[in-house]
Amino acid sequence: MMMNEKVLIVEDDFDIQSILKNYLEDAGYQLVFAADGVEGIARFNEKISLVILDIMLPKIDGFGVCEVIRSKSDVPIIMLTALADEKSQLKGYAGKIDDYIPKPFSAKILLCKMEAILRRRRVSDEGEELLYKNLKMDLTGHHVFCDGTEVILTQKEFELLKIMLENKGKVFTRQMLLDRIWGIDAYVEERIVDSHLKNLRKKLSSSYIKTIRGVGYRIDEEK
Amino acid sequence: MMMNEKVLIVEDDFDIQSILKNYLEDAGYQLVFAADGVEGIARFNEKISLVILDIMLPKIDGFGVCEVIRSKSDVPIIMLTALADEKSQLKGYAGKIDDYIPKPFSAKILLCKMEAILRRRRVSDEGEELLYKNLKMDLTGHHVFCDGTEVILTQKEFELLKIMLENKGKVFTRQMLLDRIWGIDAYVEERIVDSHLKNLRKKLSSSYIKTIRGVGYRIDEEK
DNA sequence: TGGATTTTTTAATATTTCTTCATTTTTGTT
DNA sequence: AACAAAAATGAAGAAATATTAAAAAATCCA
Repeated sequence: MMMNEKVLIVEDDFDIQSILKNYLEDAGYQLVFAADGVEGIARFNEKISLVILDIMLPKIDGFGVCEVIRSKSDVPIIMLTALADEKSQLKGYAGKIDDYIPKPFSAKILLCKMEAILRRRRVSDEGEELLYKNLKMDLTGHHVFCDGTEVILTQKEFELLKIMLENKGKVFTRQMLLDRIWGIDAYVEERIVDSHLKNLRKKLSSSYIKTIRGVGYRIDEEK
Repeated sequence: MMMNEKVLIVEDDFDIQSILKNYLEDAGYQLVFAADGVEGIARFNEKISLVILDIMLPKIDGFGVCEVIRSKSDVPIIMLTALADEKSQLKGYAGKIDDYIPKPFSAKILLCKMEAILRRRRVSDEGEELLYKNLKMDLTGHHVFCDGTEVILTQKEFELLKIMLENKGKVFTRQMLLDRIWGIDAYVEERIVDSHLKNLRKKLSSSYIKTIRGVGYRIDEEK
């Protein structure tokens, strides 16, 4: 329902583009790339729900792009700043950008910040609830109800269910789930996902979570 | 006659600070000063009963500060606006701020407006009570009753209970509670929350406050 | 100031959750 | 049907987190 968020990435460094592509696409985002300021402005539209903006850019720099986008939209903007960039420059933008991340940055931290910002935005929009068949997840209160009666989930179980419900119809490989829940630097067995999934299935006493043999897991879209 | 009301003044102009200091302290207010937006946000906490906010501020402008404070509190906010500030800008904040005063302003008028706002608030607070099962919180009188007999809570315990009762059903992480009660610049251990919570639970001799392991604490909605 | 109260820190203990691994079951292929 | 590969299961030890209690520090008040 809320997924398929489109993210505009304005960045000329191909390596960074590529890192973001791998990481953020795994996390379920749709990406739009622009390699310079002019392209960044051109590619921006109403469907973009978040912008990641490098400061050093060809043609028009990040601040310029920020100004233009801000003049027509309140979309969240995260700036990528090299150490060399003047902090003082950034200060003027305290109100205009939502966050900034100094390079070199960890993709995990970027993802965390993105999710925090998008979640905040979402919260103010609507009460955070995920509904699926006889299930109800109350994200604010951290409750899960199955046919109206509460089911107590552990943290991992909760996150597993949340991610899959937020992306119904999408297959998650074990590695993707590990990345998103345990973090990319976690050093654990892949099979641990199976283990938590087993417990989750048992607690929900349902077979909503399908196994895609050789690939991973999926919760089907509610037809 | 009323108790020491704390007023947070976010203003970088030293002259204005000094005028306010003289005038408002004489009127019996306790003042907390912040010279820029970041400091303003940091200094804000549950004990502040009114905020005076300049629009033009270093680091984060008054609107930004307003957003942040509003996101966690209904404290009255009065904006100080220079003539140059766009009136249109203010319009967007019609619901969010309680009043505004154009600069240059007379301290006397400011004081009048403050008292009016605080009086209004007090009236609506009058007899303000939070009820939950066998608990009664009298916010005006700072009393807590459990089955009719008073329980003496410390300040921290009181605020902890108040915030959680005002947001029944919502999980608070330790960090969220620290931010709201201690202020975001507090440098204390997260575990201090556990500690006060333990005492609170003991005094209330109840298990209303649920632990969400790995997340935080919550008081369930009265079904 | 000095004693009392509150707040914070610390550390030991208890509890829950996570992880691993060996075993069983299922699935897909020949 | 038999085999191999993948996934599910169950159980036990390891790790993380929460609860206590008690001591230290800070604050408040007379």
